[in-house]
Amino acid sequence: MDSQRADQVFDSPPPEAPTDASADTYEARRDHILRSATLVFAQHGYEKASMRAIARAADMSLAGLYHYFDRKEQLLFVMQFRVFSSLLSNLRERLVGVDEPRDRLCTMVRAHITYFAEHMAELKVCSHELDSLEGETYEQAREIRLAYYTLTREIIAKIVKESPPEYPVDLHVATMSLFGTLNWLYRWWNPAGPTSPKAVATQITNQFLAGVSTPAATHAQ
Amino acid sequence: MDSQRADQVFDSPPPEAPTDASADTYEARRDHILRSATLVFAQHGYEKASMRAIARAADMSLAGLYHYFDRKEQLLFVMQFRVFSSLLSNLRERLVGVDEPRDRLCTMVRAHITYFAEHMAELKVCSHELDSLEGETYEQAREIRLAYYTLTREIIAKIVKESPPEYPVDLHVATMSLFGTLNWLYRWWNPAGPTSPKAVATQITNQFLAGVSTPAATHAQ
DNA sequence: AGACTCCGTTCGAACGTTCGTTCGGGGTGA
DNA sequence: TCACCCCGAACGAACGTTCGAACGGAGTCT
Repeated sequence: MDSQRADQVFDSPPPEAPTDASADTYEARRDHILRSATLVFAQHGYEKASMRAIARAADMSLAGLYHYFDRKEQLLFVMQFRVFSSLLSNLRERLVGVDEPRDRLCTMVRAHITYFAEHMAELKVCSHELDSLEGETYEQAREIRLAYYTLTREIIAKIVKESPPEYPVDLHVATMSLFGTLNWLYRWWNPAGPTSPKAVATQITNQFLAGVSTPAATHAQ
Repeated sequence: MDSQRADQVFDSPPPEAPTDASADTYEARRDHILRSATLVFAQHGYEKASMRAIARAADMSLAGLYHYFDRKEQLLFVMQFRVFSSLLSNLRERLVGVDEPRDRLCTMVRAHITYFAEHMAELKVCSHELDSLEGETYEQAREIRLAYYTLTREIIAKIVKESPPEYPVDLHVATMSLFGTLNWLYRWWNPAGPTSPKAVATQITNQFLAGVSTPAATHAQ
């Protein structure tokens, strides 16, 4: 149905036979366009961002843009796919060798926030334009997000199992609460501002683990 | 500069002299349009929602729509202004007579989630289209949101002051974390689904107060 | 009572603009 | 010569908004 598939996201020049030089410049140009598009998406939103504005930001002509990306949707899809993929692989890397559940949560939050600090525009677009993709492309982006969610949920599950709090915990609610906090960051937090990435990550981890109040302050029903 | 002012949000028929009957039908028609517009905004997003689609949803002609609202932006503005206003006044009402800080937080979370459950489309649009307004209208919507934020922050401040946790708490980070959790609800929670509004509110409150882990589990640094 | 005028309401049709996308051709290095 | 790269110009569609006319009930005058 749709010619857009995941294995085409990182793929080589259009037909085959990637000459070393052409592959370099072709991929580099694609990256450049993608970066420009991300900035425009982040500033105006996907729908309001025009291909003309993206071409302008990438310093090329409108028609030239279509040599690298078939449709506007492809710009958003490839960007989201890359970001979610590297977010996930980055998290998996960092979790290697970390066994204590609370350490794993701390690692997850820190990894996410560090990545956010380094790719603000990307994560803003990924948080805000989750529903701008449709059909096949939406499903593919969703799959990776699901893997990221599942990994996080398992971390939380171990924490709750090993040292359960004094009230019942629904794991889905708990996981989505954490993601809500993390995905809302783009609206108010500036990594270059007074609160450092480390400080935000530490506080969010502590809040999620221990709450903002003194221990044993569960609120009944 | 802009003829749109807050005191015109709830105002009477166009010129003056609101005949009882005409005022009724005029305001009722405005409300009807606003409800239809909210549904279309919620489904497609503000930018992608066309005035034609809104007119269709409101069961009237495109030109007829413009008799009640001058511009598309006004639909979003009036909607947001009303929602934020009633969200705030509703919260203030419910807080009357509730003195214990933790009870006040519980009341706040429950009030927000109850309101959400009853006005899903509205709160989805209010959460997702915060930046779709510009200039004067944006500032006015922002003012009410600020009041809502400040009220919530003061509640949290009292909790932290009376029974501080074992790690330092930045109030802005704490407040925005909670709002992140609440404003992200529209992406995953269905009030009519298996998790009741009360259950979600209780767990979010407990998580925020006591964390998901057993007491005394603060994560250092 | 009847004719006339007003005014709030409604709408079909159109305005000008901008959108995503395509076409055809020119430039360039191998 | 042959791909690949690039672009000015244009396409048709959809957008937000406006225009002018028609409808209908309430008030006014004769």
